[in-house]
Amino acid sequence: MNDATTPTAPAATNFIDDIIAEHKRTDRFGGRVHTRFPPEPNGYLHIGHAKSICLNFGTAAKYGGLCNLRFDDTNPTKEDVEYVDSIQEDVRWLGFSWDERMFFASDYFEQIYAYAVELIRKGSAFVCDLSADDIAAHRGTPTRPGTESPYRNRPVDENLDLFARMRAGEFPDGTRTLRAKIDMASPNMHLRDPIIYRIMHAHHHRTGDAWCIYPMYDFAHGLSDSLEGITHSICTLEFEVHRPLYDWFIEQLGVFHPQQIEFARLNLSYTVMSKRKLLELVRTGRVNGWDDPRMPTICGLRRRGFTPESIRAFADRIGVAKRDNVIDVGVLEHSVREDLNRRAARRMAVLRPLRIVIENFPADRVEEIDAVNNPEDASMGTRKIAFTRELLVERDDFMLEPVKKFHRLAPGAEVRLRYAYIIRCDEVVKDADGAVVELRCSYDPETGIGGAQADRRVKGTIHWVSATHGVNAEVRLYDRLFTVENPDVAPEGLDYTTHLNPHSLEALTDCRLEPSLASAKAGERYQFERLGYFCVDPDSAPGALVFNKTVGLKDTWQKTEKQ
RNA sequence: UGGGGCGUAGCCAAGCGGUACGGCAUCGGCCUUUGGCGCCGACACGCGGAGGUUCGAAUCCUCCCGCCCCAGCCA
Repeated sequence: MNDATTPTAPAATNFIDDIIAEHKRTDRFGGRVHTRFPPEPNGYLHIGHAKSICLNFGTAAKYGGLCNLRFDDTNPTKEDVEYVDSIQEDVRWLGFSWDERMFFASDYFEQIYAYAVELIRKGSAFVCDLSADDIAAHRGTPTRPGTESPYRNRPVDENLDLFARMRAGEFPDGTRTLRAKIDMASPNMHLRDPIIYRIMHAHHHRTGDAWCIYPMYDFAHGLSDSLEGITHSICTLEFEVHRPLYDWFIEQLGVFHPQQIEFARLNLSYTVMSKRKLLELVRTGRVNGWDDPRMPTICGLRRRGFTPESIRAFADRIGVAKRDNVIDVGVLEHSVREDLNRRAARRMAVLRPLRIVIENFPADRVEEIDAVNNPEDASMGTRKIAFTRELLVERDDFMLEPVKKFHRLAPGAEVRLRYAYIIRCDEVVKDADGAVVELRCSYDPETGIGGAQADRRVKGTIHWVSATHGVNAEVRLYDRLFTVENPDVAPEGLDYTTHLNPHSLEALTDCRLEPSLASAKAGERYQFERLGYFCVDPDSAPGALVFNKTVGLKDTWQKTEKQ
């Protein structure tokens, strides 16, 4: 089969594509597709946001449209520039570009205020003097209608005056609100005269002290989309019941009407995804910051060694639909392995060293051996590795009393040293406590690459590092942050934190790497043969290397061992 | 007991009246100087349940069951 006839996989489609196809058929938007990713800058982005980012930017790209980045910054008490910076960095890192289309809901405050005034003029909004508690009490319950505010029928002029004075700062926080006049008996709670403006004497990260009233998200969000000419306002399922409210505003104001489409947010097994909980993990020191490699944040995944490509592949793989879902974290892990397998250079590293001495190998001899950098990609070439009399191997690759099917080192057993010789363990040296401290071995000189017995087969091949040439490093191992698939399910009176995995981080400080890694730079990714994928942590420095384990290689041995 | 959504394999997810795509996981086998990668094969007589319409139903109709969301001056 040649390239011309190679079938290309059909682009994955989802229910949103169906909706867009219908819009094209009926010419609803003149063929335009314009989306946006609308985060609130009140926290760091996580893998759930990545799904949304890929969906929004991806959908626009698929139809030759555009995707804006817009910050929904309507609550100055929770937002910060730290977050607007990190969000931009993360979206860019994921590989998406909004060009010059970066906006803020706060850019539209004046316009949104004008919309509110217009609603008042139409008799569709009123200033309410009820306290927060009273408003809640008047709201009713899902099964019982609410009751109207005594201020609901204030004359338009009085509303106009009061609203202007709210803006002018005449009233303290919480004393008045502007409410839409809809229907206190609506079965949809969001239509029971929702608050659209509140008084907040707070400094805004962009507008400073220009405002002391701020629009509610429900009022600002849909109108911001409308102002930007967004055709498809993609959001998560919980906003489905808000849609009638957004549509109501748009109809009242007679402005451009985007189509809101709701999809199911991502849930990942063995972690939590709510910003509130992630913030809590950071603030209580359960993890070391937003970019802790155990966090499901974009910056955490980045520091952990994930590639943008792997995260995008993950997003494609999990699909988009409306049913609640919990994606097995194994799908994410598979996505990185798949990417790193073809891209990461191979190296040898010993995490828990066990010294072995090749007794029939001269102490002053150093053999330079060629090792393939990536068997998946010949263009990555080869490198030299030093074979010496004293080597370090993984403690796990030796068993004093080998179990069945253990194909590695054991007393009297033979094993292949990767790229080098077959050796036999002749003697086990123990310390006073009986702990194994060293292995005395012998090698078969004919079995090296190019040797007469090079093809001789033994059951196992293990990795190694020269004890005299290797460089030291710290390697941080990570396990899932929580011990259960769904940490939110906790016993009565306890919360998700009871499921925190006490062993989610293990720092190994006595690791030895092949010398070619001595100059490894932060962010570089490697496969440590037989172990997994690792990347250089920002904490790393020349002479004090620090690696993070991104993910282990698939380990069928571990599986058979458990059986 | 109100309203809005959703039920297809262990986890995702196609399917849009013509006899259940695909991925992850799992289980076999081949290959292998990474117990990696790759390759081959297995994996829903079944689509939440029960009726009905039809030559034919996961797809259409009826009823029932289950799960999620909504009572912030958060987003």
